[in-house]
Amino acid sequence: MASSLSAEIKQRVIGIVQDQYQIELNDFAAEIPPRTELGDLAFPVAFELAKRIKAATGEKKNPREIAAKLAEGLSNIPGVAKVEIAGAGYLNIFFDRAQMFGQLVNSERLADSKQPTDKIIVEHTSINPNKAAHIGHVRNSVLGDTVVRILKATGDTVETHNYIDNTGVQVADVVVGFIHLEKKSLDEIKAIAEREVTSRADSFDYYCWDLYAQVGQWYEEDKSRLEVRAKTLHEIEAGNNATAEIGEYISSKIVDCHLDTMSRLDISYDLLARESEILHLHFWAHAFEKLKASGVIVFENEGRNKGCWVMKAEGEAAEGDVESEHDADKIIVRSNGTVTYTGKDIAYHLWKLGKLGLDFHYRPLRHDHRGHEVWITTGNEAEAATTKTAFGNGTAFLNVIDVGQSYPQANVKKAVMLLAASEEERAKVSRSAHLAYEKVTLSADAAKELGVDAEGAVSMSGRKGLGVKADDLMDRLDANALQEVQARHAELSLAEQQKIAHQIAIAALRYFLLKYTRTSIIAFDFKEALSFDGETGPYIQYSAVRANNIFRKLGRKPEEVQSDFASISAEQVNAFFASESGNDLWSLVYFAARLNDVARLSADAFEPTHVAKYAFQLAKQFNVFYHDHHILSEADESRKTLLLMVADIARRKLELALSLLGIEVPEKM
RNA sequence: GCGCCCGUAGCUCAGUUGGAUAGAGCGUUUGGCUACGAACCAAAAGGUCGCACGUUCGAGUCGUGCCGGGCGCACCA
Repeated sequence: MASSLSAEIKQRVIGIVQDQYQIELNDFAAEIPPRTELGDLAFPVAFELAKRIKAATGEKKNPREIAAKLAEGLSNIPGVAKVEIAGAGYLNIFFDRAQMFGQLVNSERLADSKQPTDKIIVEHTSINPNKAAHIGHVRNSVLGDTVVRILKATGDTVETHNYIDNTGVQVADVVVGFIHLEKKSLDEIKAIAEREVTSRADSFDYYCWDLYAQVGQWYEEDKSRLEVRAKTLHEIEAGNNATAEIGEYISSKIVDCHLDTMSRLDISYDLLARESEILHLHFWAHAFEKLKASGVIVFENEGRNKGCWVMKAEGEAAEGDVESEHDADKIIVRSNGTVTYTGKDIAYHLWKLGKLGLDFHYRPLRHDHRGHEVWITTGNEAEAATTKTAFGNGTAFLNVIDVGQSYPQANVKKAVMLLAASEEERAKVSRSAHLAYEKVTLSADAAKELGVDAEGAVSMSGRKGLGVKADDLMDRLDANALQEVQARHAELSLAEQQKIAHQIAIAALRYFLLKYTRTSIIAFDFKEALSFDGETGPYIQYSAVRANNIFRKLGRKPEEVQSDFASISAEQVNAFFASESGNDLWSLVYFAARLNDVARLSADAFEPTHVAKYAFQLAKQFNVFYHDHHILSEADESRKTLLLMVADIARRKLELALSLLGIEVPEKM
């Protein structure tokens, strides 16, 4: 509502400027003043106008004078209570607090368009299915899952994919470990994977974590052993042999583990797309024909890339240029006829956008923790479900992948854009993006705790078996939270305590990973990650719980109090906000009203941090309000009702902001 | 050599298209619970926003050049 008012005021200003100064103004900055006393919106437009008037007429005008002129024309806008000139020439707008407050009291959830929208396919998680997930993987999943929630809330249709590279080197390495190091048969491997698990350390993904590190060591000892890896990888890719069967079994089991781990964080997927199907259903062959036919890739008859199919770099390199050490053209098909990773990825993304002319077969895999059906691709038409929902056919894709993949990702998008059929389609596809994020490293303290001495931060390494496993961390968070809950709520049953503890644990971990911008490297520290105080998820939950407690203690639901509010006049509301603490109360309300704008900003930038930081700030402001106003002991009934409505607005926005972050509000804390 | 990211308080980090006095958490010092439960609040201390020019009425934000750290630039995936 504030943003539509802002747009209306801008239009008026543009009109006035046209009339008074004959200057064409397109758009100009609107900002929120640093303090409530200065107003609700500020336009520094007079500064720019002073400059333009001088340029046009040579006449030097004081910005304050111009602002005053503009202010004259802004009277009588519904929703605007007052216009002031401040500072050197700011045009400050004060909203009609009673009107806006009334709208907020009665407003519902985030406004969604309710219109059918284009489908964005978000891919995240995509962990190599060969070992337990660590905190770096969780950053990917939490980022992806949160972006999905925010996009959905702001009106997009989203399909969530998790790509399973079940035929890659990493799976091959663990297969090598089982076959060549441990000399195990498929049945023996099954016995390990399906044994009764009494401690976390016995679980299959943990077992493979250690084995994978051993295999790395095994290669180190004798490089010729890498031939074993190559042979194993080849057998896995080819399929229909004993080695491939072991690879298939292991990767499927690990995928199960990963899905369980992600369920603990309230993360789920619509579809798991597997590389084995992309291979066996010959996605590449189809894509190759399309790329050739459209001229996106060309065959090189000479030069350093002779015999390859390449995608030309932007801006045709001038003939006779000295070729640098690094050629800008991207090789898609090697001179020996095999396709590169980028080529395969292009094929896969053509499928995502429904442009390949081929489809997977699908079967339902499992129901997740919320009962949602998760599907997986299959190459076996016989086992495919006859009734499948339509996957793919997106208008854009969003890939959550670490920043190290920026170059290949740029190539994939470029190829897909070149294949877009029309300007309209290009516009849609162009929304596709590589959602790049930085890695999680270990702080010196964390590294030490894991047995590595270091001066500064240390990179995690699956190869070395060094990293903070996601389930270990969640176990510690669960245990710590349970201790806190039990200390405060001994009256609850253990099951209730555990449920709350887990909600808190999720909040702590998700917020910890979302409070950093995507491009910031996180130096993981146990003390910080395990904290429930200060700028943390539990802090935000706590303020939401406090808000709920007010109504519980009152013995009435917020909706019931809303009916009391109907009998309060606009004059009373304005008097309330004009009282001694009025500006503080209003700034909380006004801040709560900004969630929609923040969510929009967050969605456009694919940056969940904005919502996370906002939620924390709102919680902080609410806590101050909670501390300053003891609502239930308020003697003045109408003031009490108004305070309750302020609390309710903050409560609802907090809960909504938290839900965008994948965080629930516990019953008690 | 080319490209991308980072550099803001002791530490970890925010800072939306350039806007009013650069913020938060942690840590340090100090104060506040017979409760809408303190997982909280209040106060203090802490800054040449890496450096230097430039653009601008106005620069943490934009431009150029440096310094320091990380990562890419495969007929690997």
